[in-house]
Amino acid sequence: MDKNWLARSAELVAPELLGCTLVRKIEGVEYRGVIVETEAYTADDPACHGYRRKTDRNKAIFGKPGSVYVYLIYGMYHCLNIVTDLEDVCSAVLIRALALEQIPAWVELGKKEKADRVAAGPGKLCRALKIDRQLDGKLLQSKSGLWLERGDDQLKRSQIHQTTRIGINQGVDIPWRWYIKDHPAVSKK
DNA sequence: GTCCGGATCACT
DNA sequence: GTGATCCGGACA
Repeated sequence: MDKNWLARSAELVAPELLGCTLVRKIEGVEYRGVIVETEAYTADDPACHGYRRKTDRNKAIFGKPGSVYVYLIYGMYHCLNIVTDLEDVCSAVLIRALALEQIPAWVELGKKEKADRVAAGPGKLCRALKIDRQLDGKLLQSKSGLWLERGDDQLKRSQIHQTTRIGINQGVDIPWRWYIKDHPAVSKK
């Protein structure tokens, strides 16, 4: 994928990431998922982890475009962000949901859980694809075992819904969440 | 040094 | 609505 494409503001990149494919390679096997839900976080956004200052935990969000920022939330889930914009600018797109092509063997389906919702949520998709802090700061490339592929077909504007972000207390009115309309793998309507 | 709450999720 | 379970960073 074109590097410059990610070297832009997160709120421009986030809707365009919908329909792209995230690939995770584990022990020689590639697992693919189409991105169906994203959120943008930027330098002047109080909800962004890098808003206050750079720390050891969040430094990856200040990294090169095309790298990733992975953090632990609520003591038990990881969240994956694609770092955007220029280096030293804290800006990233949170990947909130994937439509997985195939379900990895280690994933246990919940009793009432549908197979197409195994990666419906930022914590769930990281669990399904074994994404954790080990990947924090890595570049999206085959060497890292995690990369992006361009979507097959361009989504129409009418297929994308834009709304406010989920689970935050700051910047609650900023409409920087996007998802593919009526897609079963979207985390929440 | 202590302690609160978080870009979550499953279950009631 | 609540519990599970970690740890960064504000100092409640």
